[in-house]
Amino acid sequence: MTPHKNDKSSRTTGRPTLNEVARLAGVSPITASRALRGVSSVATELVEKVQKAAQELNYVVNSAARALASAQSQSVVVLVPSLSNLLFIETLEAIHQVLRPKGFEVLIGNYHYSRDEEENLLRNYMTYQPRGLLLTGFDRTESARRMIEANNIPCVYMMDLDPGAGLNCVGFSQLNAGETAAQHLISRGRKHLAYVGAQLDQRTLLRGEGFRRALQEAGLYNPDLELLTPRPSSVGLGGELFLQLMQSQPQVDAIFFGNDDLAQGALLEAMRCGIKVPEQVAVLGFNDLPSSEHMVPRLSSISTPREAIGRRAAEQMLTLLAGNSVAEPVVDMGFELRVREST
Amino acid sequence: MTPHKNDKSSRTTGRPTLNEVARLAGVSPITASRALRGVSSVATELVEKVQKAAQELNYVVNSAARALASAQSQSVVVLVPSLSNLLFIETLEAIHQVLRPKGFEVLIGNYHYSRDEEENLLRNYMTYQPRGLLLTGFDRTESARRMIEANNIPCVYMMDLDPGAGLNCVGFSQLNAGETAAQHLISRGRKHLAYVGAQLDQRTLLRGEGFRRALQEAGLYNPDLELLTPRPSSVGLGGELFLQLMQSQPQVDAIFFGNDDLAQGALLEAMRCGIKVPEQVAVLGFNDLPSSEHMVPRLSSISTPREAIGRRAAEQMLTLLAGNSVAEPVVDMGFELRVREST
DNA sequence: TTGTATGCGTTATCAT
DNA sequence: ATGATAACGCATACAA
Repeated sequence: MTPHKNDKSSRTTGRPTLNEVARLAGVSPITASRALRGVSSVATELVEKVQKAAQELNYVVNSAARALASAQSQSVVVLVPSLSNLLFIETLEAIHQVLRPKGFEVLIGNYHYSRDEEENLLRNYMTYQPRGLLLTGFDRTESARRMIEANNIPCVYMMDLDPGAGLNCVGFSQLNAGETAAQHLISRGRKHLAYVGAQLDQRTLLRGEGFRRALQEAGLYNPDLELLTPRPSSVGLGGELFLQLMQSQPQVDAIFFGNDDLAQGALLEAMRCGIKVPEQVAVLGFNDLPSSEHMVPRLSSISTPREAIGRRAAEQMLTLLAGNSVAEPVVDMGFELRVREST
Repeated sequence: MTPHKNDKSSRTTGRPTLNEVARLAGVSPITASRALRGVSSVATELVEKVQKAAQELNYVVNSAARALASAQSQSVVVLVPSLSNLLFIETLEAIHQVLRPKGFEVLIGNYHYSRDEEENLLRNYMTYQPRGLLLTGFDRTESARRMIEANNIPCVYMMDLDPGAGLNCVGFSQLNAGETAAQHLISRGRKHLAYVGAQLDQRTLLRGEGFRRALQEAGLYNPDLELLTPRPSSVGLGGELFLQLMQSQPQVDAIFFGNDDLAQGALLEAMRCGIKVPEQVAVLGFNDLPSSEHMVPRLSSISTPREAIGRRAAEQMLTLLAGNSVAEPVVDMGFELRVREST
């Protein structure tokens, strides 16, 4: 009828807007908006009309417009140091399962164990005005720390426990885990215990620290039996490091690996070399990846509740987003020693 | 000076806006906008002023406002069937590495091998007006298909090759891969060849199909030697299926597994049972995961170029986003048989 | 090279 | 219960 009213500049996407839905339904745009959002005060009759119109036009909201108008996004940013580690995938999945049903969008960032990359991701994701932040550990740049504070955005820290206080965190004591590893190996009568770690993120270091402390207490600590490398953790690397260690320190009779993939590599390499596990050397892993219990021999490991951590952290986020403060800001999810055949 | 001009309704986030940056820099908002975006026609002197002002105020753009005003987001949606499979992680990483430097945001969706979930993700992500879509394979709901078409949004399909034509796709022939597997095993003199697959997505099925065809041509096909299950692929499952197959069909002398984790599980279980690989039974995997070459015996596998696929698909997306059509719409990245010790 | 006017699609506010 | 008006923060179009 009035084609000139439909003049759209070339910038528009051509997708139907709320206005068009409203017109088709014979209501005002705001009523259409309310109807579609399920806001209470709309006559059921109108709701139906609007829904029909929306369906007919194949209408989908424009998130950008919605976010701008409401000054609120529905996104929660999750930053993890790696995706090649199944560990964090499980955590991410759990977070999704909690947040998605509540209407939140999960934005995933992988910073490859780089503090600078994490800072960049953070800066970038801030432009989306996320509602909340789920971060891994406490080791980050000063800038990153300031950004988080300055934006005053709800934040939950995962995987480790806050040594200070006041931060919402869900995890377990990496230090204790290292101690537990040492105690187990010592209880097996081992005397020459080694720690092998890769990646060298703060949590790996912390586990090594706990391990060392326990050895020192037992009078068994030997600095030559610590093998650390910044290279990314992998099965292949585990085999390499195992060989290197056994050749340079043949007296070693127990090894705690900072990650299961390293331990798995060691098991395979041991088999190739004819080194008996656990007779000659006990092998203990960390994280208890799904495949570990199927190794030959079955790998003893410290099982970490990464799925539960994700779930719980997401739930904390939910209460923070609801404007409440969490009752228990630091929650220790613990870990579990799984003794199998390799120790 | 004029505090009433700063009256903000309670909806605002309180974050500095382009207006405030412009005021501080003593220029108009649009000049500030241009300066920050690096648009050519701004005096370098002003650019500096604006940047200083922005830094001082800790300004970050509001992505929602930008997207709304420009009627364009900078996001590209990538949908994968799984994250627990290292395979897709590597593809995602490659995509990131191509797209991020060009200023694109990568939105990751995991649909857990569920067509319905993929459709939901698609519907949801459409509200973000993404610039492009990177999808996995061709097997999706009719609704999903229509959404993609209706929105007329650049789309690149990964992992498989379009049996029809006209779609931009980067992958390799899953069918050929299955055939190659069979031919290799046959060339080793094996007579009783089995196919074991899990997950049963279209590509797994396609590989089985290719395998079967090759066996039929060689007159070696035996339907009892196909073991398929919809359960998710894992090392543990591989061991189970291996045992089951060897017990019910002891004559089997070669097995092609649809996934390396299954094959790895088989290798471990074989060792436990004292079944000699490859003497009694040859084991061939698929995908060549990083750990496969470290197995005992080292796993023969078909190596798939998932990283290259991601990179290439992202590059195609880039040219599509630039408004050009790609010279080579269907690109076959091939695959490579890696013969090691297990066959 | 810079600025003015205007609009993006939606929702908050306040009336009715 | 519904609607008119304005605003969210930024970028496009066009003018100067």
